[in-house]
Amino acid sequence: MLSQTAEYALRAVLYLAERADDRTVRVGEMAQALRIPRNYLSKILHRLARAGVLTSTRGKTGGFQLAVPADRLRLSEIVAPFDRIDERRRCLLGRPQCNDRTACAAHSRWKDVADTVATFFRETTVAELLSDAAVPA
Amino acid sequence: MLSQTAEYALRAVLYLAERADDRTVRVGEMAQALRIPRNYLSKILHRLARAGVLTSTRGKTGGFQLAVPADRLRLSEIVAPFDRIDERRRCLLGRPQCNDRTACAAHSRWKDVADTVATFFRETTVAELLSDAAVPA
DNA sequence: TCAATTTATGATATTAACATGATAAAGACA
DNA sequence: TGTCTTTATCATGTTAATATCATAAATTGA
Repeated sequence: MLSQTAEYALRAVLYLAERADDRTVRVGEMAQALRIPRNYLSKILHRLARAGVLTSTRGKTGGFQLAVPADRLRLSEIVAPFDRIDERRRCLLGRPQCNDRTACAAHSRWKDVADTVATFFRETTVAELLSDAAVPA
Repeated sequence: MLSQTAEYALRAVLYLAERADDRTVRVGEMAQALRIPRNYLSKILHRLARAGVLTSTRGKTGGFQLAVPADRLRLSEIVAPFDRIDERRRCLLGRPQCNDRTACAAHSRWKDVADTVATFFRETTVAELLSDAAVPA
């Protein structure tokens, strides 16, 4: 569903949010804990910082932190730098123009599905996922 | 959402179903009409034939036809040889084990979304898409 | 039979995603 | 200041998806 890269980003942000004291978290720690290749994760975190999702600091006490409170951080913000979710889901048959007026064969049935997916990413916050995790079903 | 290959497969099957008289359709015609690389499409159609979705015949009057009536052909049958939809959508965070008992942080909210997608492919038939296309919204 | 036409198949090429490795730049602190 | 630790960046390698090319095998019909 998500690219490997976007999935790494999401897992990394959740890891940071779970430890949302004020300390910074180093790449090495996250890579080890999440079993994500260290140098690859490093670049993902850098991109998240450029996207305004994280803050990064260098040097001895450096590392990464959330730049946004978990209850205001939507999944779409985390995923967007890596996957163009809305774009990809608009037309199941890949037509550049596909909407209610110029619809592909799948449009009328697919749009509700695509909207369900888009809404999930647009509205779900990191804090909501954490609260679910705290009280497993 | 779908891989390029699965999207080609779906478009090709819809093209065949729209012309579901008894004639066979040649790869060249479909490739041209759908603007899909001819040799690539050829292999996709071959895989659909091996999967039981199409029948193929060689020689002068050869080509491809649906092997299943459009109203009994589900989208999942067309897509399955190329994309493992259910697998990919099970866990948003990519955990090998993720279910109601051993849930990832996203599980409880994601499962409904994933189920919506899976149900769409599992239940929607080619005939349903065609009837929509005939009566545009 | 044989030529024409079609799908089937194997080899190869291209591209983007994923990943690694080495070095530069910045910050902390003795 | 100088050293250590961290992120930032650049160069390169690997892999799978996508695509192309050439040839084989099957079918039709003159």
